[in-house]
Amino acid sequence: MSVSRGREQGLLDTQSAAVQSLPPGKARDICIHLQNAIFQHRLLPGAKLSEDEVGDIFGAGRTVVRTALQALAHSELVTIERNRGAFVARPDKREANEVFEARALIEPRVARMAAERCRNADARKLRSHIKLEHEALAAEDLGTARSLSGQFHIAIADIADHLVLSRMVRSLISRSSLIIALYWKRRETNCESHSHMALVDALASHDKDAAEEIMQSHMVDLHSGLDLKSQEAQQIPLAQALFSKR
Amino acid sequence: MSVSRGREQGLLDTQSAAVQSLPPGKARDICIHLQNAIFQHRLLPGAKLSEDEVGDIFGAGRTVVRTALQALAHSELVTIERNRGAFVARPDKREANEVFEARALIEPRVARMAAERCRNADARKLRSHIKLEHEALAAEDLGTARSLSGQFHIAIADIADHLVLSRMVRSLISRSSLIIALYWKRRETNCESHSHMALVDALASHDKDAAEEIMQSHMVDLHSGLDLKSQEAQQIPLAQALFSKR
DNA sequence: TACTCAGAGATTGCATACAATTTTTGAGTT
DNA sequence: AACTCAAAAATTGTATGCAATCTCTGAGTA
Repeated sequence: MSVSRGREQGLLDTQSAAVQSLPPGKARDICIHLQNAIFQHRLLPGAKLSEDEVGDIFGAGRTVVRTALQALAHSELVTIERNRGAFVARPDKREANEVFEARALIEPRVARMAAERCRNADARKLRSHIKLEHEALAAEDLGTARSLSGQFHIAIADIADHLVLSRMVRSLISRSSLIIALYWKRRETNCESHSHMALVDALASHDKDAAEEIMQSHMVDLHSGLDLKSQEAQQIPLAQALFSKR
Repeated sequence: MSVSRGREQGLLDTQSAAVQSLPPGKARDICIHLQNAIFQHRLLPGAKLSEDEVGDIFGAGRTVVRTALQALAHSELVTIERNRGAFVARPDKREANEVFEARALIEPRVARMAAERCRNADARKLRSHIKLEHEALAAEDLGTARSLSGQFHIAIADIADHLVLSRMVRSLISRSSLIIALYWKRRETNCESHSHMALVDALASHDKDAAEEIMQSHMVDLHSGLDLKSQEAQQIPLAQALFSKR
């Protein structure tokens, strides 16, 4: 069974992380699809990504699949074990903490830069982004909602217009998606969008200090939304949602 | 002609960047060799890395070489152009600025963390590292000296013991190496080691504020050591030093 | 029943062959 | 000499086959 090429689900095609260093082509497509599936928690941490299986699904040879998996491995969304294959990564608690520490360092600064550069059109896009997020939530499409919530942060990084930091943010957001799948504690996701709204207001009015400050506390909020006490990461049944064999 | 495996030139085998996501094996070896060559400016920005040529040198097939090149591409040390091949990356001036801006954001924080955790053995290692740097400089081995100067920063990140930030620092240092090859202005490299010494003192005495402060101004120094005024990056003759055909 | 271990099966590691694309060469034209 | 363009050479893109390694199965033993 093969999958059509082109953007999977319209939304915002905010390309994230691994994809960037890949030349356009099948490998890139596969990478994007897998990433989206991970973003939306259709592929959960620990899921096996067999070369043959992925190849069959996308109608590509193992060489191309391998390229895609290696790219994902490099952005730490996937773990490759020698002679055992590729798996969706399962960040441990230490990594979870570190990723959010790094975000707390980088994203407030990025928010400040975005506040400097934010144009009206940018603010408008962010607001419509939040609206999409609300709609997905209303439609009980948790996967899409979470994905959009992450992409909001990427959108801000894009406004900041700093390629290097933006890339780092993308990478951290991707990994956060895995961390949330494993360690998220609260059920109410919507509380987030309040800080998102406040953030857009600060950006739109070019209030750099406020933007930095709000992002900072938003990061603290997210970090504290994780359950990093429990001794072990919960073992997740590796449901394969979209990417089942046939 | 094939090259023996194992660590190339003893020194500190501070693995950097792309290598980390690669399982041990030939691909990893090739990656390390190429990285070292880039670090030491034996391979200069723009140099062509032909799959066949690299494969012959290391006695490996193109598949493995390809894996290594893709890993390097992902850490932005190498650029892969479709149907044209791999080249050592040539960061433009914007990227150069951004990399040093990112370093100025991240490394002072890392230095602070290192100051918290620094043990006597760590400080001792750093000092002997500086000594090696001096010796290389005395022996007029510019390549090794520059490489060591970068690895000093990586060593500090390792002391900070923060996997995520450490990885970012590695990546930024690698890219800095290319940037320095293209845009370095001053001839006197030794001025650096003064701040390095001061930094070790601050770390050894657990003076977090001082460590952060010194690193901050060190970053400013380095950034201002670049010539980012000139209209174009100087075109470098792609000398291939070690990796010549035969 | 529980355990051990060898053999079958499945999966990845790597090299290589062929196809697609780019680059180079050089004969012909102005 | 400079330019054009087509054919040859070189290089990468991709699939596939064989070897290496791991995993699973089940017969044999205690």
